Amino acid sequence: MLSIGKLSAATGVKVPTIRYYEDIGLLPEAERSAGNQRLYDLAAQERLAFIRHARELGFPLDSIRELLSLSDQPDMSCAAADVIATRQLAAVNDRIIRLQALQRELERMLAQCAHGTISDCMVIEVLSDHANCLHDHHGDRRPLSSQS
Amino acid sequence: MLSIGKLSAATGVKVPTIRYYEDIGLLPEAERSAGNQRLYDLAAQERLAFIRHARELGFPLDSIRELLSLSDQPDMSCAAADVIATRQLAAVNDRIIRLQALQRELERMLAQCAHGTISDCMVIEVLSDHANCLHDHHGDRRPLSSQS
DNA sequence: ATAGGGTCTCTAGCAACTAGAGCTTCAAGA
DNA sequence: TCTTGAAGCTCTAGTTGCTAGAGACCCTAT
Repeated sequence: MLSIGKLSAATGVKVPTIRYYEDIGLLPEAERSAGNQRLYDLAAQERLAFIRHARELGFPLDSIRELLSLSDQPDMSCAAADVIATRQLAAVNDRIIRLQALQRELERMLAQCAHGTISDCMVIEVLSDHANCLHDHHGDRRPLSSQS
Repeated sequence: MLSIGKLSAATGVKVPTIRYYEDIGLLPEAERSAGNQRLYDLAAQERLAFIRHARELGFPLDSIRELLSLSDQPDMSCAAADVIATRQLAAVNDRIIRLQALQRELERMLAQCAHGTISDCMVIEVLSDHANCLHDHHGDRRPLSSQS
């Protein structure tokens, strides 16, 4: 049985994050030692490694929750898992496309800058005046936050 | 003078977001009408458009704060603005690289899936067992959250 | 005069953690 | 065996950039 610190070292997931995962029900409540400290077995370690790996692939915790419940049912069709992974791939692709547009815009902005004073700086200029921008905002009504 | 609703319509920034920007000091406190409603002039509208545009290019609010204070000093060198934009470009490039790695990994995972049952599903398998993964985690000690 | 929209403040919530306070437990050395 | 320092515990609050809701107020048009 591992302490939470050993489990953290073994999986690369930080201690408070492990407790957080337990709080939100992604990990089952851990057994406790006589002194009320959490103890983990191999199954818990594998489950946490699964979570970590999925997080590294960018899956949101809700998708991971679904994947975990699927992995508990080995005889089911894996179509549902495919759907989740495909959805994640689409999200990743979409973010790449949008980031590449930003990349081009930022590069253009920097390339145009004559390194003079603020008053004729293209960086400030492009940000100030939308006409200087190739970026299409007017068909763009997504929440801004989702692009990061 | 514009009401907050008109300003919102003019800039594409939602009303609560405008109030939020005022709260955190990104916009100055607005003038008020006799009935305590916010009123905006053209300068405010331009400042907000600047903010919106920079957000669309992915700049964090703290960078925007710096850029705004720079844009108030037209005679300064624009080197500082360049630094901020370059930093942002680097952040965008970095995210693209990492997302492309995820993209490849997800594609490979899906391509390998034989569409059978969960027990032999490569999606679950890759997530469960790190050995099945091309993804390099062991040099990777960034916080997981920053990859999204 | 009144109905409806827009606006006000304030609080709470989202994802996915992270940091800190103040306490207890455990393991290793003297 | 005692002690000390690391590691663990719970709980709250903070992060980023907003968004949603409650309940009250204002403003314009009919």
